[in-house]
Amino acid sequence: MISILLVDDHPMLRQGVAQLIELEEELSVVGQAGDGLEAIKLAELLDPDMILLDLNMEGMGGLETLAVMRSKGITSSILVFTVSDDHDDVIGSLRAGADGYLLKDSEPEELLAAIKRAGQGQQVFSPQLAQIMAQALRKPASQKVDLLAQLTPRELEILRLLGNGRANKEIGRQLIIAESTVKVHVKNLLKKLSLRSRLEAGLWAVENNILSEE
Amino acid sequence: MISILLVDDHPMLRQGVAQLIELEEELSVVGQAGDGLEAIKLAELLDPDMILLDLNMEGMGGLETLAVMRSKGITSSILVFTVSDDHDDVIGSLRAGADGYLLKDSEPEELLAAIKRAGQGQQVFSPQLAQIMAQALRKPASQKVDLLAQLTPRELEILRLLGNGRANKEIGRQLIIAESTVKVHVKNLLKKLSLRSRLEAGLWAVENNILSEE
DNA sequence: TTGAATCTACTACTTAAGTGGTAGTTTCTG
DNA sequence: CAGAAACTACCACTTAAGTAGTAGATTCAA
Repeated sequence: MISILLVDDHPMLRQGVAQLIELEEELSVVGQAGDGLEAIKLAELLDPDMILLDLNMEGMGGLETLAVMRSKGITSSILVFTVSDDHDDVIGSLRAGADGYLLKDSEPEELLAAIKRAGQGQQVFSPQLAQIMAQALRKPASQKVDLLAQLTPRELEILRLLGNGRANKEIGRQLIIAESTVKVHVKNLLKKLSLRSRLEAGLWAVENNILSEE
Repeated sequence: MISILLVDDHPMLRQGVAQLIELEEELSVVGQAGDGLEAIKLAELLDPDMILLDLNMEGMGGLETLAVMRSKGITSSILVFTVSDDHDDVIGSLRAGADGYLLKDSEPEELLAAIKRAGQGQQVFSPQLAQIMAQALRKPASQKVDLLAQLTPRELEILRLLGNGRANKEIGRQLIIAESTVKVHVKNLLKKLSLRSRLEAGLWAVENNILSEE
């Protein structure tokens, strides 16, 4: 008997999955959580064999939840179950300690089969993810993270403003520094990111969601 | 008894919702579809009282599906049931003839209540959408469309290239026109869109998905 | 305390962008 | 055919952006 904790902020989907799982004799849902904090609490309390975790949650995101769980020593098998086939989500999940990654548009049979396989200690992945993972193996680290890490806090701040379309003078006013100083930061940031203009920088910022990260 | 057609490309979620609905005596799921074409076929065949329609579908999108249904004379009450609270999706759905708009993170009870109310001919909306709708009433038409329509084909083409981060000289090379001509187009396009720089223009292009359209 | 990193600011340029005006060529429409 | 709209191109500027180098002030870790 495999005990399962469901974590997803859509009550509807939790219900569908739970009912699906309960149809199987060797599987049982022992708890449900609608957000990250609740999930962590229940995981510690129930110590389930498996945790089905959605990534797109309000408040604490799924990736963070996953990382916290592992840091707290939770050893349950954790399967990420989400709609996102985004590269960073897939790779991030694996690095954070996920044992599998399933897409929500899988067929119900696939989900059940995956859970059973994971219950035997195997890693399971939706077949659609094969190419994403293969690609990631070629360049071991996400270049985005590496590049971002090279930026100083000030440069990052200015990069965000570029992503909002700001001119040097405006940035200077906003940060209360001279326009000449802004130019220095822009120049350095362009070099670090191998970009050729503030236009490219602004677009880069948007594409890499620098803006929403606070 | 209200007959319902479920349209969603996630079999899992369809199952959850279907089971939820079947718990109610006066509601019954008479069909399920995983994409737009199938949905239209079933809608014509079954003529259900109500259609629960997801917007984010592969192939033909939900909005398009909705529009086609209405153009085919399908009079079923159509409730959009989706994760997106995007302004354009909400407004677009209403214009296309939706009778309601529910967010997927609603509680199960809310969904059932909404279906019943809609079954009595009322329009139903998730409370979270109130502000979006209020805002839309102030500016009746989506400004994006209007603004875009003012651009000449050449300007639109150059706007796309700005969205790719290109410099004037590069654009000139690519389109085989002089840089001075590119400047003219950029100038005119900035004025038409009320923007102040190519940076703002590039970001605008991305935000309004000018890039992917063709 | 010394060195490294960061933030600040300036000068002095060079290059790119943006503005305003003029004007020739198509192309399409009334 | 006349007029409008689009596309092209250039000149002459002004302003913004980007580059290079120097340098003082903090801060933080070895």
